Amino acid sequence: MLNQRANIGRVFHALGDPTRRAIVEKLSAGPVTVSRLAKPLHISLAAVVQHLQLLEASGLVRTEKVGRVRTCRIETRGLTVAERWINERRSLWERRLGRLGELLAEPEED
Amino acid sequence: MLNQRANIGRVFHALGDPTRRAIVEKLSAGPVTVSRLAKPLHISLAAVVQHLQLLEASGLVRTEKVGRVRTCRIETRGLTVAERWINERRSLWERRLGRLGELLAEPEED
DNA sequence: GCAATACTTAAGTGTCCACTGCACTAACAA
DNA sequence: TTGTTAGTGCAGTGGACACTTAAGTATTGC
Repeated sequence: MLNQRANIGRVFHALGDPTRRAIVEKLSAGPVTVSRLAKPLHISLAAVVQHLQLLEASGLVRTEKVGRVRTCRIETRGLTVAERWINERRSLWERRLGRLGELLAEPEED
Repeated sequence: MLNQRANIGRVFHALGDPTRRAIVEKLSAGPVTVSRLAKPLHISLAAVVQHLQLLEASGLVRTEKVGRVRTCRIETRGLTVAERWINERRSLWERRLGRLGELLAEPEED
């Protein structure tokens, strides 16, 4: 609940990168360890770790370390933040269309 | 309908920038001209135009020029692309939780 | 203990990208 | 026709960012 607004930028920025989207897509099928995540992506393990830090900071991924193995899974909180922002924009826009009728829409006047 | 997948990256990248989000937020209240959009953002008009080109390419904004004035409005297609991607990830993840039970979830094994 | 595994951290590098200034065109106004 | 408004196109710049290499730590297996 706290400062989701501040996170919207981080969430969208995180999802803007194809490698990070691939990570989220992979994780939506189930939890995966860091090195297993890295295998199909053709970048260094260090790069994957950096992406994961960003994904974790934005609330899209949660990780847990047991022994020397870190396991990653999806965190729906980040997805929810993004979804909510989108729905707010859409509903404001559609409410306006309802009020005026699409064909009559005029630019705003100050 | 065609190649929405190719656009996901552009949509999320577009929404990752705070200035572009501010533009979309403004437009969700109704259509606005380019120079009127630029006024509250403290950047040059040229920069705003560049953002608009990107937003239009990603399907988040539609613009129309009449005389010398270009009017911008929200295009829901881009929002829909983003929303759909998010919902797909979430539903895959939640379906998995349903199958296994959250506490039992194990990392994948090849 | 020794080696292998699974990350982790830091520093460096090249590229992309947001922004600027400036020169330009097109439309409207006086 | 002269000036003003509204936007456009482009080269350049500084900073952010994805990625690398390399050196380090902690855990596990033999």
